[in-house]
Amino acid sequence: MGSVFEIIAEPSRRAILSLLVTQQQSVGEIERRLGMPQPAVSKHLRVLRDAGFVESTVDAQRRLYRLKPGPFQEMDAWLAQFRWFWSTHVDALERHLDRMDRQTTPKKKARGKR
Amino acid sequence: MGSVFEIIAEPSRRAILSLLVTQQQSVGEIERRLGMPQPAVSKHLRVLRDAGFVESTVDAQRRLYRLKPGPFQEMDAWLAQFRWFWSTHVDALERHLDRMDRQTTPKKKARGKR
DNA sequence: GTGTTATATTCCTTGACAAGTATATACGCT
DNA sequence: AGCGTATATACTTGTCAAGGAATATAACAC
Repeated sequence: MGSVFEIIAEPSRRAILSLLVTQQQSVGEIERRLGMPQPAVSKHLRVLRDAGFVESTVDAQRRLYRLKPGPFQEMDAWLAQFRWFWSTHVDALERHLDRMDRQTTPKKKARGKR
Repeated sequence: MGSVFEIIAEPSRRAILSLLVTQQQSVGEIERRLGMPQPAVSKHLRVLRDAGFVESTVDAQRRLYRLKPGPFQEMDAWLAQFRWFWSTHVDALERHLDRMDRQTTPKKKARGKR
């Protein structure tokens, strides 16, 4: 739980963050939209809040969560050191990703075991 | 070891990637520069290679590792969905972070107007 | 007050993975 | 051939975090 990278290593947490990108959501909404048990949502939100990814405000019994920009900028800053490198390889990379897309077909189904 | 995000959750692996950003390095060089045991380096490099972060060429008994752009671009693509958000909040964010900095750890002062 | 909804927390279990040690493979040299 | 170097691969062990079930806390309605 140290770095921002360990935080977003969790697929469920990335899903929550992607949900919040459009607008703030209550815990119940996240639970319903992602189809995951409520304690799991609360626990992930706790981690995300402690890491500064989200903040919450109280609305009656609900709590509304929204994004905070800090950690995203931090990740972007780390990625920046590699940006010059991959930008010189874009054309070759495009062909590469094109092939990857054809073989993988990512949709549902979580992975975990090997 | 599914997603690229799980790969870079490891601090040692991020350190290796940062080392390789300037130029290709042998395993021994990485071992020496990061001061970590050789099996650890080899195992991390194995993970990074399987995930497409690096590739290697043989040079006598040495193996030279260098970066590959694919996974970095993939991470950047995921981050992109949040970029609009933090870029619109930069000004407000700066004031916010400025206050946060005053309460917590003094890092840098952006003494501007007002 | 009691009951109901919304969210958070605790406890426990299980699996994954990094670290360490030892060993294996591969190459070059003499 | 044998020896040293360079890197990779088992194998074991400890740790840590995600998942699940139950319970706790809080705010609302009656």
